[in-house]
Amino acid sequence: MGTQGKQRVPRAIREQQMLDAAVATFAKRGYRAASMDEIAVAAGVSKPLVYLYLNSKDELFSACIRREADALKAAIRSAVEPGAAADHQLWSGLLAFFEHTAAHPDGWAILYSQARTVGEPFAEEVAAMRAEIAEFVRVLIAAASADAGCDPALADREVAALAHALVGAAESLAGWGAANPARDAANSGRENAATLMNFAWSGLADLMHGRRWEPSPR
Amino acid sequence: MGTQGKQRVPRAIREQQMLDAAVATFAKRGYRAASMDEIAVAAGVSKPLVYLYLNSKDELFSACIRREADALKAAIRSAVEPGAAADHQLWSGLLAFFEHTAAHPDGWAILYSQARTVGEPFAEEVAAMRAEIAEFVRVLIAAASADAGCDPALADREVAALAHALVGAAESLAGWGAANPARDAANSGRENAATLMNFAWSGLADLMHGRRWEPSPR
Amino acid sequence: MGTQGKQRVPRAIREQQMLDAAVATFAKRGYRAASMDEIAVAAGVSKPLVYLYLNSKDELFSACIRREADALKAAIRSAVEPGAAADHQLWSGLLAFFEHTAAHPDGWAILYSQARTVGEPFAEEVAAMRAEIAEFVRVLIAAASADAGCDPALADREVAALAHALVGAAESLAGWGAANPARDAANSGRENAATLMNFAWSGLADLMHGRRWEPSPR
Amino acid sequence: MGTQGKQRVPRAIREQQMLDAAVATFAKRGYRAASMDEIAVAAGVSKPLVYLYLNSKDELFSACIRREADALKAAIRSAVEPGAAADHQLWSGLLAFFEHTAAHPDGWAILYSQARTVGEPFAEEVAAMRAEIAEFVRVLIAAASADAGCDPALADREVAALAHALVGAAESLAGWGAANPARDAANSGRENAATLMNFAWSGLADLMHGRRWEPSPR
DNA sequence: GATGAATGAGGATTCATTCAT
DNA sequence: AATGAATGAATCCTCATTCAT
Repeated sequence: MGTQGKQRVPRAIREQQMLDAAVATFAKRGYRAASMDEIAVAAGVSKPLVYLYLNSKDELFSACIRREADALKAAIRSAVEPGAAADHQLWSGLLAFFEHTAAHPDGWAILYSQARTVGEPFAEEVAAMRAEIAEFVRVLIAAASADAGCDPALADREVAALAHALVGAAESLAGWGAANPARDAANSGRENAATLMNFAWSGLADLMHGRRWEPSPR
Repeated sequence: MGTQGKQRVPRAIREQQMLDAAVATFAKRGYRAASMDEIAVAAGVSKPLVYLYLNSKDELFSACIRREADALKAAIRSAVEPGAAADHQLWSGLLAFFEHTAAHPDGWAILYSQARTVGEPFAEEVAAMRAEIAEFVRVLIAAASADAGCDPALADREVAALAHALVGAAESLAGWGAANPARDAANSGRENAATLMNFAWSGLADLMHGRRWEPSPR
Repeated sequence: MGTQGKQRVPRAIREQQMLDAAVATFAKRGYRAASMDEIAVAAGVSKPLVYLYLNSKDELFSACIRREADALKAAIRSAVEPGAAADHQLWSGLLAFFEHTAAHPDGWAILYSQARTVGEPFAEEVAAMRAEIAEFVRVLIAAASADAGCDPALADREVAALAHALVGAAESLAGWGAANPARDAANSGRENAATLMNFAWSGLADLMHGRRWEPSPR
Repeated sequence: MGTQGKQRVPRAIREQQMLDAAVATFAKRGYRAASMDEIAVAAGVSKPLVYLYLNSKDELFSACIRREADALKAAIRSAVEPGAAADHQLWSGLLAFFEHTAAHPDGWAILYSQARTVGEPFAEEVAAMRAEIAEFVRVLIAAASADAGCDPALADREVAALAHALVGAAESLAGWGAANPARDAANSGRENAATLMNFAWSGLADLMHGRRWEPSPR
């Protein structure tokens, strides 16, 4: 016996192993700097097998993005209770976001840092995911805004901008949290979510009630 | 006579031309995909001259980052009035940030997207710049917080987190603004700054006064 | 039940299917550019089976050449009536040649275009076939020449050269006929054979009777 | 001093050296089997330089074909005296053809054997050259046919077929001559030309005068 | 100050071929 | 009789970098 030698492993499993290795490698090195050689070694297979199953570096990266984006979206989606109050939904979504990204830093690195810089086909895939998330937030804000029956209704454009600002804040916080871990690491997702929620929700509430900060109070 | 032929140009100017070309190329293609050939052509000089002046691809990129980071920091610094009220300082800083990044999209792309993904030496340079900006914001928040004599003083860690959230929100908004320009493009920096200021400042005010959103209001 | 699934097919038949697929693929792509993968797919079997039956790409190609060369030689041989007059034999041979090559363009492409370019082992196999055909023609010419009791007997070397010229003319005509089909496609073999026979036979007759074209009639 | 070390050679000359090496290598191995490595070594330069000057294997091969085809056409063209009698023109053309191909066997191998088998872009370039030569022959035959005021004028299609047959005969003879050199090698071009001219011209003359060989003289 | 000529090193991709079942 | 799984060895091509002028 002995596990060494050519392991015969079914394709579906091998593909996942390859994707795991690829995600880790792309996250560490970046798309261009990662070599197929390195990925194959990390996956414990020969390069031709990677090509046989995943066709090309482009398609491999694409598959990574799709897998990680789907996982992130699924994590958020399954955490949010559709019927709940807007603030509660936002809270659950943020929490899920922070916890998932903290648990899958490589996947997050690919989506956040790498995919945007590589160029057209990939950037678009990630932009689509981001847009989906921002849209989800936008709807929540709009709903809350309607609930509040706020007087000078928020302009559509401003709501969209806020949604994007919020997503950016969350992304930045996720990155910062990863680089500067809290003492209580396990709880850091909750902590980030709370910080952001506190920060954002009351800001939003004020906006909805027409309380605005004025540029030159002199 | 004749403009064609090898132009004799003083070194200082040639270096700036090269940096211009390099920034544009790195922004469009990314660090790895940009080739020294392409940069030399874009700069209108031969490759050996690029090496003579800037030594290597790494140093060239490094010089780009430094130049663009310095320019951004200078823009913010010169916009902020040291003695002014915290909210006014924040407003001026945000405004300068949005206007500078909108005016120099390639420089911004390098700092925001490219430099982080390349790896150690560069990521650190950018991280340092980001930290500097976040620190500036942090100090403002802390000052405002002190001014407000807020009761349950904000924890240092929370203030830092907020600063990073704010920077991330600004960055995201800058990117979104670039991709979805307002009708009145010239004014988009001001608009973004206002959106973010409205959003953030009242959120901060609430936090400082101990008004918090509670996770499970049931 | 069910036609799908692994067909159990006797070896002899499978081998012919593989050769069919290989001939078509080699003809379309050339020896080097044709991949064993493509051939296996075209044959409707898995690659290991191709190797099991035909051992290697080289042997597979070799088998193709042999099969096609044998078929062509057999077609010519069976068309020619041994005892007949020399001109009649030549006519029948040409006719058979044009008809067979028109009916089996892939086989002809392998013999004519591909095999010669690949290098030693194969080129020789085809050269041998060509030599066999040229020899057949040479004997006919020599016989006719003897019949005619021609005075300044044709030199051996000249007869051999003529035979090769004739074979080349036939090959070229076959290629041209394939590329520029006559209106009456079915009859194109006969037409080509007639053109060449007209052209060649009277030229030969003149030669045999010592009527020669003189280089510088001034 | 010493010639070793990186020779600095002007581009125009290096390109010719590379083409020489490429023609020799493609002729020996075939397009696919020839490796850029081998060509670079044969040219005495590094691979990147070959790419710098000639861009890709395809373009390199293309350049080889063009150079060799142009040389062959030029040799024939400059040998033929435009105003001369048709038979004399044909004779001069054939002679030039045989002498040029004998003197440049590698070039001839590329045009005759290799280029046709590689596929579309190249095959067409060679087909164009062949068509040009065949057309030249066709015009001569047509002219001779008109001169002879031949009664049942030769059909256009038949003239074209004859031209192609003649070209094929010449090609085949060139190949045979190369493989079976005459005792007097220097004279072998002249010999081949004479053989073919004898063979073809009287055959043509008979055709033009309506003397045909009839398929079934029983 | 400026460049044409040149290369070592490495990366994506493909292919003929084998093994275990 | 037949195949899914796997790989060693090339091959094309690109790029950062240097030298000689």
